[in-house]
Amino acid sequence: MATDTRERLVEAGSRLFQRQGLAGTGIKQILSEANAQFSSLYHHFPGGKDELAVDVIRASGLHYQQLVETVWDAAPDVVTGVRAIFEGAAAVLEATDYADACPIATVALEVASTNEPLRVATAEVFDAWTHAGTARFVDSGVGAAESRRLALTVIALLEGAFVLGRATRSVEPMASAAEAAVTVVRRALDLLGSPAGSPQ
Amino acid sequence: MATDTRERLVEAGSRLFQRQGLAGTGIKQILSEANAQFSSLYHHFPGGKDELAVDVIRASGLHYQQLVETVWDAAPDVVTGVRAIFEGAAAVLEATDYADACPIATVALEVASTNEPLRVATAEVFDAWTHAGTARFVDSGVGAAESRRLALTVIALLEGAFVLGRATRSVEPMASAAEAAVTVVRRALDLLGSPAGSPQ
DNA sequence: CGCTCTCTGGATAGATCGATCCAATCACGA
DNA sequence: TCGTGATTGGATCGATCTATCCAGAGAGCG
Repeated sequence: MATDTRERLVEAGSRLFQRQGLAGTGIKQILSEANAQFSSLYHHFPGGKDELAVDVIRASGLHYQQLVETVWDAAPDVVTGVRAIFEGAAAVLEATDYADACPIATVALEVASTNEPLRVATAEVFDAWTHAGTARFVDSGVGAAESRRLALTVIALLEGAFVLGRATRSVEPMASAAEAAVTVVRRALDLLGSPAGSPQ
Repeated sequence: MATDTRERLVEAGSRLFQRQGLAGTGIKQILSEANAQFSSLYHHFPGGKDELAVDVIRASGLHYQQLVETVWDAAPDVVTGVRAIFEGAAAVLEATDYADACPIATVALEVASTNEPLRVATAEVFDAWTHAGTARFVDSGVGAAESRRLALTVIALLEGAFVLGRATRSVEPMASAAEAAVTVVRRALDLLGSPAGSPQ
């Protein structure tokens, strides 16, 4: 056993923050789910709830990135990889009764205008995702600027579909977002062969 | 003066819920900003905070829809209209120091798995937006199913760009989302002339 | 005027919030 | 074996939360 208490706290916090948000989750509830005590939390996180939240944001953000990269790596090409990400997200949504979507989006919106340290933590996660996505498209031959646009677009589609999907309890938004993501990515790849302006 | 107290409560609630979320906003703060008393709130909304929240979600959702439709109507064509929506959203984001984005997204994520009546209220707003958007694309000659996909895609891009933009304090995600939305919409319109399969 | 219904002023209850305290317990090296 | 620092058990504090209560002010109508 030893000291996995800290891990259990971060784990419980991740689960609860993701589904109920930061303000909607009480410390007592976190302690209960983590089988821990007040003293343990304030020992590992002297800054209290906010310091725990920073760790939760970083940990769950990194964890989700690794999950997505694993899915992406398993695909034979970029377009298939992008599609697999959206399909995986839809599958998780349904499997968890529309509870598990983006691990940090709820908190990100909550703190964006009210808690600067936490806002920065969420921004760093989104930046990391953006850079990782950008690198993938660059590896496929897409230019740097366009790759970054693609990465932001894919992440935005994913986040937006999470919002709509959780609210309406439907994977239809995720399916539409997947189609759009595939269309945009495929178009960028197609344009590599014909660098001239797009035919319109 | 008479009884605009109810309106002031809904107005203050809209502002605060949008920026701080539901759980992050106390009733006292709403009363303070609305210059009202406990008795007034519980007179107009016997169900308390949740009943007020339902009204806030409906009112701000409808208000935002009307705002977007006004912008859309002012554009000469569909593609220009879609672009104008994203540009307007980016302008508001910057003008409000990245505080005012989607009026209900924060609450929607908070309540999606914790408060069924409020979740339904947010779902109805998103459904209304989806139907309105779908109708616009249908009016442009796009098929019903594809129009719905386009509407969901545009809304998802907007919502996702709101999340990324508020967190990173940047309008870059909104700009990328705008490009993607224009690309997808334009492609759907182009395909109207050539009903055969898309060239890939 | 007097009745009634709508609405508000303000105090307060009861619960929960985040946070702190100190003593007890644990692991581990000297 | 002793001691030292890391960790935990559990009570408790003050603040804040949502909600309720009742008396009183105001408008409309007979």
